[in-house]
Amino acid sequence: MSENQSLSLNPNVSVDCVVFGFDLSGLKVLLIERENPDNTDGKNYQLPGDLIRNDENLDEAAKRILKELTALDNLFLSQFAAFGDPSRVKRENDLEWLRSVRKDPEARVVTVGYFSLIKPENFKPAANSFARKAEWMSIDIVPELAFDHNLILQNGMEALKLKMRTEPVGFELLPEKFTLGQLQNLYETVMGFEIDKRNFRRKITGMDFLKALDEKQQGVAHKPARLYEFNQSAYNHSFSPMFDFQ
Amino acid sequence: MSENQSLSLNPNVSVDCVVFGFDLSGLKVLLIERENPDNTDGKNYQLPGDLIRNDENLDEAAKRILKELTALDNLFLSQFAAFGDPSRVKRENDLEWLRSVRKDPEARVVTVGYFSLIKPENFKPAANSFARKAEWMSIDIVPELAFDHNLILQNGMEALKLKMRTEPVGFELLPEKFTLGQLQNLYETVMGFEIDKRNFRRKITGMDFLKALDEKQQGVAHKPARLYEFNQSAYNHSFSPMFDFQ
DNA sequence: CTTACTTAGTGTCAAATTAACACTAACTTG
DNA sequence: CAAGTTAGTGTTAATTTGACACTAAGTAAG
Repeated sequence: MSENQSLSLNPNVSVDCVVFGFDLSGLKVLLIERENPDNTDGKNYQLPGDLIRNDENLDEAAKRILKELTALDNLFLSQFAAFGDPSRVKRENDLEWLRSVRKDPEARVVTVGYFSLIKPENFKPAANSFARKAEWMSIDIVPELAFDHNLILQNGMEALKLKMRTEPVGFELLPEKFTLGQLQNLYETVMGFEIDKRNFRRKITGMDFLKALDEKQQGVAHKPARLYEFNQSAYNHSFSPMFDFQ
Repeated sequence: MSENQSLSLNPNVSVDCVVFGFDLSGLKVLLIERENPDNTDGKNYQLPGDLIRNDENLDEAAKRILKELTALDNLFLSQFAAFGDPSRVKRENDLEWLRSVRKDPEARVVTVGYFSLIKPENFKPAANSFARKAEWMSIDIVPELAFDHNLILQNGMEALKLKMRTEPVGFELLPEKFTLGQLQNLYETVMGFEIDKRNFRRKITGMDFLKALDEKQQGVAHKPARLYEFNQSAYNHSFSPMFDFQ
């Protein structure tokens, strides 16, 4: 292959989003049921994603994808990696939109991974007619996904862990008002280890961005917990690893 | 613009490398003198980079770019971000290789940023006929670069800081055998603050991957320091923020 | 050869942070 | 009203951190 040939095909560029959610049953990721499954036994999933448009940058593409899927704006969004193995194309080829819009059926697809955080209370796929194909899947039972999306998901998960260690982003996954139990549960789930309750509370309540409310949980079959809020404006963005238990 | 039109042009995809070096005079970055400067007064620089080839993945493209430039293999390399503002193209357009090989003069350029670490002793631009256009530039006197390369450089710098906080990669910037003074100097330079000498030594020598040699510095006009080596195999890769002075 | 200069190398203590640990309180359900 | 469940709370020992100043070993300049 001549040098000119090896350069002559411009790749497709897409954005794929790892959308995390968290509720009573744990950490979830938003998957899309595919139309043209490789195997006909059982469902076939992929991460939400799309080609970028000519007039948008990468962040805008990610926002558009999320908006089209969830109708939500202003979601937490963070780019974490680009994936460009030449063999990605062989599988990405069979995407409906790819087949229909691309000029060059041989061109590969380079994709940029973003992760996003949603309060599941704000997005229920079944309730949105335009999002019928979307589904919250527990992170620990994610099946084999299309393309290299398992790899992208894994990288997104690592990126989330790292982020949660250094910035108070966990609040994006919780309801506006939450209990310290829920917050601890979230950290334990994402980090993958248990945290001493009293040590956790001492540390987290010492941070200025956590605001205690004069309000309690309702309708639970045990002592109701006090509710807290995230106080964005009190967070000063100085870098210092936030959580280093263990 | 119809949806089809806005998707019809595939972007160019390139890789740009922020190559760091460190010596007595501080932290350096490797810049390339451009052939077609925008302004004719003074030199004009850019980061080393190139379009990816059809048969290589992103890491391979970065390795190729570095190999072609420095003739060095096995350099430390880490992807840190993708940049895809649509307006990048307007300036990237005038790159010689872009003009010559691309199909579509309107297509934008999406680029993936990598940073790399070199021991400057291993690469002296002036000595390599094929690298005459390369130049080590002190990080704090980097001029305005072509395209959005100042932004990419800045992001690369942040990525290096973060990496050095969590993994022992600084050794990639020092000679095989180095003194604790050099090591501390490197950390202070990259992190941007001073570190107490005794506290630094206590912490760093407590780490298993640092191996004291029975050898001393030679030819310095002061008490010669003991030399140390990085012991790759002793490093266990467990995540725990390595340096959190301040 | 003596002095000046430069960087290497070393220890202690107080303060802050972390880890480990167990019981009572408040609510719902049966 | 008993059982079940999660909330909420404090102390202590161990570890880590931050602050701090002097002597040692070499070269260079006079």
